[in-house]
Amino acid sequence: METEQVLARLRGLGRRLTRQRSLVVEAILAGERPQSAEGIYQRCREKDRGISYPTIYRTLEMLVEAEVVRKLHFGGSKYWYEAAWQREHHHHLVCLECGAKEPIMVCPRELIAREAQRNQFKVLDHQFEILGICKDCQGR
Amino acid sequence: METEQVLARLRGLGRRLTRQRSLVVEAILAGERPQSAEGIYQRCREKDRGISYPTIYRTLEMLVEAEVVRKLHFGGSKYWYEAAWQREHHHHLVCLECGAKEPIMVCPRELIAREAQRNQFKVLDHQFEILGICKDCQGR
DNA sequence: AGATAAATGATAATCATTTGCAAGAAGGTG
DNA sequence: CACCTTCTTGCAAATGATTATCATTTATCT
Ligand SMILES: [Mn+2]
Ligand SMILES: [Mn+2]
Ligand SMILES: [Zn+2]
Ligand SMILES: [Zn+2]
Repeated sequence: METEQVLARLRGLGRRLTRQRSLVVEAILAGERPQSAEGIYQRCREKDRGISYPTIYRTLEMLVEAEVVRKLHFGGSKYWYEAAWQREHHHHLVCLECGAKEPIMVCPRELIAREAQRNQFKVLDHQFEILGICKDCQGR
Repeated sequence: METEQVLARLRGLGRRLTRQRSLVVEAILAGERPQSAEGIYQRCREKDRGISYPTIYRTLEMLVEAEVVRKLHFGGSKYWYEAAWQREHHHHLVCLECGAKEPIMVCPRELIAREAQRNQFKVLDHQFEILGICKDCQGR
């Protein structure tokens, strides 16, 4: 969860350490909630005016492969990224009004395991997100 | 579930009946599994060489609003569409190798209800899809 | 049939993401 | 440290999926 650890891990995978990569890692670790590529780009740009979108995307993809980052989507047209190490495996309550993404720790894992077994399906991943209106947005 | 019923329903909602709309409805009802916009476009084009993508998308959106079609996504960059009336509410086992989308009837609905209550969250929708390798693709 | 409003197709636009490539920087080597 | 190789970067352009614009066509109502 520390930036240094992540960078060391990348180094271990044979990747070079660059200013840009450090910035992306910092941005990801700094955010408590899933962030869009644009959000990460903006955060990084505060420290390095010249950082580019291709670098953001390439680095995020690399971090996903290194299992440092999880890539999510909630039904819109874009992907969201969050640190995979901040907390344990979880899902979200996604508010369609304000966009809030509240983590929830429950997961239908037994259900998944049972269904996979029934179908001799090898599970690699799963999507589970609850969409609706958050408490705050319900009061108009 | 019959094309006629769906068209009557659209008529009831004040929509006009067109050749193109019939084709899209037929294409949706003909497919057993979720289809991409492109797939539906291809199917329709076999009957009407001149049908266009904008019409496909507009019609699908209309059918989603009429609750005749469900719009899904499985982690890729595109949406998938399937008839909402063919069978009861369900989810899928999605093979990342061959793209197969096998329906499964289980749904973590109690879990969703419980979690929503705990957070005073108003549920409007949910995503639940299991991703992995299907039985067939496991044997190489 | 004629009027009216809705629907269509061609085309261009949009949005998020990816690619190609020349120039720049990291990290090993002597 | 200087040098070399290879990896990374930024820019510009490309891509893929979907949506918008708008002139033309068509369904439906009278
Ligand atoms: Mn989260
Ligand atoms: Mn289905
Ligand atoms: Zn909200
Ligand atoms: Zn398969």
